Amino acid sequence: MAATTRNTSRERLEAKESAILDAAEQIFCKAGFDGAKISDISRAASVAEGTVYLYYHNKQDLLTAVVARFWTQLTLGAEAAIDPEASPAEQLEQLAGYHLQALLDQFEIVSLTYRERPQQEQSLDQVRDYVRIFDRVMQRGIDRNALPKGMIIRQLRDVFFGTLEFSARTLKLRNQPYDHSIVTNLLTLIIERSGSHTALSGDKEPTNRELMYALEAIQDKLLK
Amino acid sequence: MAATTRNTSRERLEAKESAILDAAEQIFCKAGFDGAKISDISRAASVAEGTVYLYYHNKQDLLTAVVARFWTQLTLGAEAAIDPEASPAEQLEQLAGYHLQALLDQFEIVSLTYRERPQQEQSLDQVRDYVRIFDRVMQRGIDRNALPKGMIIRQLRDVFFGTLEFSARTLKLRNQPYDHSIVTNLLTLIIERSGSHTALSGDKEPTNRELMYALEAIQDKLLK
DNA sequence: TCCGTATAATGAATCGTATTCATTTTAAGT
DNA sequence: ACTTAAAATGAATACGATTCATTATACGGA
Repeated sequence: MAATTRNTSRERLEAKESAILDAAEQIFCKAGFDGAKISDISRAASVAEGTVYLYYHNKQDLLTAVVARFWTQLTLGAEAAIDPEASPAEQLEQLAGYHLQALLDQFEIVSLTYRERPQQEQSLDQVRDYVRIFDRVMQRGIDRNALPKGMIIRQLRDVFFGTLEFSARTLKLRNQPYDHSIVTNLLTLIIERSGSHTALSGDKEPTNRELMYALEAIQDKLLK
Repeated sequence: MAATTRNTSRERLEAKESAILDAAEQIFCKAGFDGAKISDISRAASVAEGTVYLYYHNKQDLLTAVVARFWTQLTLGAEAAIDPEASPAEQLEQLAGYHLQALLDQFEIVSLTYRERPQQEQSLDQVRDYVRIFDRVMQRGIDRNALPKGMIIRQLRDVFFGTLEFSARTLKLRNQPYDHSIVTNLLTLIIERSGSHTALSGDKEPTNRELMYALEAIQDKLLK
């Protein structure tokens, strides 16, 4: 049966491709990009050196594939970690906790992400998909709680991921374990901010009117 | 005269070393680490290839030197950008603005910083010195305004630099220019959170922004 | 079951570039 | 001017990514 045959053949190819990817991930993480030799990777994957090039154009391509797969899996994990019933704040905390833990657990492969695509070129699609999870959670929060302008999400995204990544780097540097206070403190910053005020959204001095709004916000809170 | 002679000789060496560094910086930034050939760098510096190795152990070492010099200069520039008379909040804003601008202007060389020292090894001394500027400014703010615990500075440092770096990356990706609202919004997050601060203990009349901060601090307190 | 062919795999040969090192050049001290 | 140590040179070497001529595999048809 042609279909079955073709399918079996494809499966064999995919198994080999995935063996190469697994080997590459392992060696890249152990030795870094420059330290990883194609000969090491091919040996770990039980194929000849040349075979690697039947599946990936070159070493850089192989790294890209490893990194892409990582972020795809991370996206799945993050979606699983977020309780759809939870409040926006809780979801954000779940995402932050998951992300920080992942950064710590897989620090090497995250670092390799930056080796990928030397510079200005657009970032990996898989990374963009991952980041969209944050956007969705925030958007849901905004829809529910009428948070301020849309532009703010973009900026908060950088606060969120930038802080978590630098925090993870710091923890690694000091050989410290996961610290949940990082997550809660970050959440406090983001949520307090997005909640109360329109304020300070621009590069200008706050106007008297904005100050008035701030006072009214306090008034509102006190009345509750 | 032996002293003069020796001095002149050293000067010659230092001039050559700095020519090599300049050339390396230029080529690394243009071509990236992997794309930069020692032969390109030596040609740009008007020396033979072998000469580079009289000054730097290897290519990686050369990158380290380039990056180290960059952060040293950045530290000097940041210190110059901060007005010692200004309020802590203003100083923080000056530092953030300076940092964001530098990240945008010298994006490539900042990226190269991460090529340096593959992973867990301790980060560049020069980077640590740079980061201490933030610590000093914050500490001064705390001393003046009795901000909360000390541990918070460490975490805020990651918020500060992480956010700015990710924001810069985002701007670069979208080909957008410097955006001061990133700085002001970040400052709002950090200052509100770090605490009570009447902040008005400065030498000058409070600005509207400082009044805003004070109001929001009151708001935070009332909410607890 | 066996053959012919297309597909996949192999690993030795090639190529490019970082690094070394035997040789040459420079310049300080006499 | 001469000697000698310090600097500089660039051709030779080493190493690892990539290629490619050759070999092995497996599928479809007889």
